[in-house]
Amino acid sequence: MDGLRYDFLVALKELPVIRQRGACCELPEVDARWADRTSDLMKALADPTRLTMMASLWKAQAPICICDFTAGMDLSQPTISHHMAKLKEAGLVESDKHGIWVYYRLRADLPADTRRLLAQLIAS
Amino acid sequence: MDGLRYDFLVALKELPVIRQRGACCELPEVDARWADRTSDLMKALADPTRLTMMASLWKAQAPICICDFTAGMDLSQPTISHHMAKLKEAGLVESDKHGIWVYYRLRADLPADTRRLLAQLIAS
DNA sequence: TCCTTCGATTGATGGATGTCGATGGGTCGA
DNA sequence: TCGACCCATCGACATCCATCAATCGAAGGA
Repeated sequence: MDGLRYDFLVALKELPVIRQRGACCELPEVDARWADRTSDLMKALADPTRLTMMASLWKAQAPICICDFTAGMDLSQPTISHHMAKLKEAGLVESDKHGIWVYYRLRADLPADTRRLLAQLIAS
Repeated sequence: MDGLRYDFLVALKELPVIRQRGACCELPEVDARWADRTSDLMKALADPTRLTMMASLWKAQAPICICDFTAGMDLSQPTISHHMAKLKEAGLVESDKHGIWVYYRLRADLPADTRRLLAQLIAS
């Protein structure tokens, strides 16, 4: 769906011609569960730190030790841990412990649409 | 980028073999401005009400009077107005006043990648 | 067996956010 | 001109959230 096509379609649509006070029109149907689920995903990504983590994991195509995030980002260790926990809770990443280190990676069974969304987001 | 390909690539990557205490590895480069800009967009979409509004405008392919949102959603009029103002501030929608009514629509000059993102989001 | 390091958890705090009632400006019909 | 309605803004409030210091359990080296 490109800009031209959208503008063209909108231009064809008329505004409601006769609008009476207090009388309103119907809205397109939007599934409430879709909105809740999707907003949860957006919330998980609505932070620069978490976005950077996701982009790093995406680009690395490999597990990353969380100690590298702790060392490389300008935030305290609890804060880094907190953000990664949020990504995990959102179902975006999973972790493995190797000795005293914990490696995070994108979840292998990430839904296809979520994966497409991340590709879109990170490629731009 | 589908799931199989990703898993295949990850399986090929080794974990850092010799990991010394206190010594960490490099992270992939992630542009900080990208992270800030993108997280702002995610914040704008990180609410069920605003997502529903965006999906309605997307599906309608036409301007919608805000009175329809006020009538159709279970929230007070100031709250509806507040959410739409956030979408406007995020550069996602624009408005026109016709008499006493205000019509909102997706911004005509929405960036192509933002438009693709919305298509992805709303189609799923 | 200690001591150090890693990472998660807890508790506290300041700031952002969603919500609503009240108010005000703008528009139009009577 | 006045009243009714639409919508934005303001003020207030409760909740959520990002952040850090302190602490704790786990793992491994000395």
